[in-house]
Amino acid sequence: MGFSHLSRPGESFSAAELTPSAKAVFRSLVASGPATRPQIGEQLALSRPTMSASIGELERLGYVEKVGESQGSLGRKAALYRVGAGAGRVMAIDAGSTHVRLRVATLDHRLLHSRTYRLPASHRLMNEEISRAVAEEFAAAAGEAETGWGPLRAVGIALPSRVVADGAERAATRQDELFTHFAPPAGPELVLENNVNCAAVAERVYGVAKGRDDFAYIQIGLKLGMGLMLSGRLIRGRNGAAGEIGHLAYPFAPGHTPVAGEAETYLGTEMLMRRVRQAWPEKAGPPPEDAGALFHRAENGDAPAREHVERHAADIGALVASCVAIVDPGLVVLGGGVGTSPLILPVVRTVANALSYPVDVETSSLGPDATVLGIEKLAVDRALDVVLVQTSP
Amino acid sequence: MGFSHLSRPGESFSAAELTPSAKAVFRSLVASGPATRPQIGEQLALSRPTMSASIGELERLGYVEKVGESQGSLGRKAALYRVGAGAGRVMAIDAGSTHVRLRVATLDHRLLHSRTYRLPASHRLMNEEISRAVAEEFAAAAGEAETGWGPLRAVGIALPSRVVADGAERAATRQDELFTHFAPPAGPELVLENNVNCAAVAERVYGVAKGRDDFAYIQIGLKLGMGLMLSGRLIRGRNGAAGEIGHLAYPFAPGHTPVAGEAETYLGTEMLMRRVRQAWPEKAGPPPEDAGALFHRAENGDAPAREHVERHAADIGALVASCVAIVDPGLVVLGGGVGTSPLILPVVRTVANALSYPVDVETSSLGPDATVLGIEKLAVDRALDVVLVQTSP
DNA sequence: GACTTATGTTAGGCATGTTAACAAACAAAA
DNA sequence: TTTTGTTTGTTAACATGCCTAACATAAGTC
Repeated sequence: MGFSHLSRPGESFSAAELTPSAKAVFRSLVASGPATRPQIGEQLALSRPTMSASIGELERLGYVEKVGESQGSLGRKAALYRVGAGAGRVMAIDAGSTHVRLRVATLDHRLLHSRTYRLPASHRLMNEEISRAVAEEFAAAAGEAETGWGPLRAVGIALPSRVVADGAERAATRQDELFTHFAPPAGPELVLENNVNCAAVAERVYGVAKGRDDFAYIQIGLKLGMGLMLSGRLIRGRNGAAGEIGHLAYPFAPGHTPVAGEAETYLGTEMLMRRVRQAWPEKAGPPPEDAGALFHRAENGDAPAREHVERHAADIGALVASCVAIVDPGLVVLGGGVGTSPLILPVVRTVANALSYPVDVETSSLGPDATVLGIEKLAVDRALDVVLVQTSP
Repeated sequence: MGFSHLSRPGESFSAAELTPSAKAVFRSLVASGPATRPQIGEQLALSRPTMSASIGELERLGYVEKVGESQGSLGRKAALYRVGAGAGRVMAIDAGSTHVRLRVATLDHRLLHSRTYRLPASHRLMNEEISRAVAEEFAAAAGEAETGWGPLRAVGIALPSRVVADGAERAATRQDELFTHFAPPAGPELVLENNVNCAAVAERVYGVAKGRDDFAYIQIGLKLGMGLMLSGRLIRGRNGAAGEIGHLAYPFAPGHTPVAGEAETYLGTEMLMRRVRQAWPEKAGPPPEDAGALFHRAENGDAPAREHVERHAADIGALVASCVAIVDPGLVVLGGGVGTSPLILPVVRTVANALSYPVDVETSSLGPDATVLGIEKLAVDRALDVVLVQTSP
């Protein structure tokens, strides 16, 4: 196809326009890691001359570099390529309520630098303290890792709040509290995303949902949240409120009037523990002091603890059933402090399947880095959009 | 781009391969109706020579035909083109539980033929009776309208049951009951879709949701159903169960155990009227005999009727809030016998917005033809996929 | 050292578009 | 009626991005 109308002579862009094949090759290297030309050519159905030209273009820009050779059982060695320093790097920040985690990485997710900062006190909501910590970590990281790894293409920040698209109503969002002490850098793209959505992304790239295009990641702990992935895309919603399952109608039953946010209140650990303490039998000694202790006791066979945990698991099963009734994702991944308890899984699985339609239910196995890794992936995606100036839809 | 590798010489397809531009031109004519070359060229950013070539290709195949000329205020007249007879036609059937509605139309939605058959008795579920009616209507329609309108490209059928993708588990689906008496034709593509999803599609093409990429169509009547459109695509789910809001966890409240399908049971008109009859005050005379009567009385100011309607509307508002909490569609269209009552709208609007996040709530204004029109659109989409053998993703 | 096999490059060609220039058809002005 | 300017459509030349075919290079095997 003639693309002459897209990059007319004299209208030259800052980044030289790449051929579609070159873009595809670069994407492949970003997504699948180092590879030889024949491998990429096969994967993308490109001929050897085209591979030659594409690699040439990319190498000249520093977007790609040769890192070795690969010898098959027979024949000439193939050159091995990977994403080069000229492609630049991204910074990912998980601005959590207890920690700030930061990673600087290449577009193909090679870690260049990482820091973790534990916030002095536990803050339940994003606030100035977090903003200050982000600013500090950003400044510190910007100082290091300047060892010729190319331009910083994007900075992604995961926030414990709703995040709304640029044009939309953001007054009620709290997302702007991030910028009370942190001034976003001028050059790179800024990518904001809700932290639960980030965890869902990580689950798809590294976790149980690897390769799945449709699933829901449900986080259950102090609060409730869901990250929804349909057809491989995050569902955000007009108010960034998709997945705000804490706002499911609750209590929803004959004779009851639902209260806004009551699902989150009732199913969050705080109210759970309050119920546990109230109903704790005298003869069983002092009740567990927090959710961790409750689940620990239940896992060790303590009867009253186990009973509470199973009732709670059934409630979560109902929650999952409601999600299935609406989007039928086929897979639900449970995360968060409560969600990852092994006791919960079987109950949730049977209750959800009994109430609605067939769903796989699995427990997240990613550690506390899930959120940073997720926002890192989103930052890389955005960086790619910038580097490979999108032409075709 | 060189597509030579896609249509090698000697590998000729039944349908001659069209250039990408020609396909785009055809799509434009299908979507936007008759137009002149300059108009299409401007819309698609194609040069005049390319338009010339594309129209040439399409005219030679009969996919497009000249239907007149258009004179601007100055200069030469432009030829006016529209979709031609060679492009073929589609048949759309709404296999409803009380009616079978059938339309035969061109790809640009010009009606060629239409029939309506009222089923003898009201069948609450799809069954053999419907299958027989579909078979008869199909045969009758196949006899007529053979006046040279080209091949029948696709037959779309809207079903009052879950519909599942080809590979998936379909045992529990009832969708196969359609084929007890109706043998699908050999040539054309068969498109099956749930009838509520079809109504949602119609809402987007002709109704309140015109031009909206994200919205939910919620049907409230004897039963409950939702058609979910996100990013302009229908969400079906792994079991075809997306939108089965009758299976939301219900009753969902402290001390209650949810029952499968209870939301549908409780919020359907049958249980509603049972509650109305039970609570009807002696002094108010005999209770309304059906939902229609109840809403009619309420609209005329009858106090007990109004009270019941408003309580029901509040329940539906809670239902809508749950949908918003999960997908945050930004717009909810209410349909179905109960859903289109004008008394319901304001209550649903305020309750839903109070419980979750900002949503527009509107009432459907499409008549009983909505479902056929929706499945017709889906059949046309499929027909296009066939006619323009998809090459690029 | 000749043969086989895989990798990479060069040459030529084709498909799909573009601009530039011209021809044709029309309305309005002279 | 002729001229003029505008819009539509066609023809010619050329640009791009890919392909296949053929050749060159580098490895292991007999």
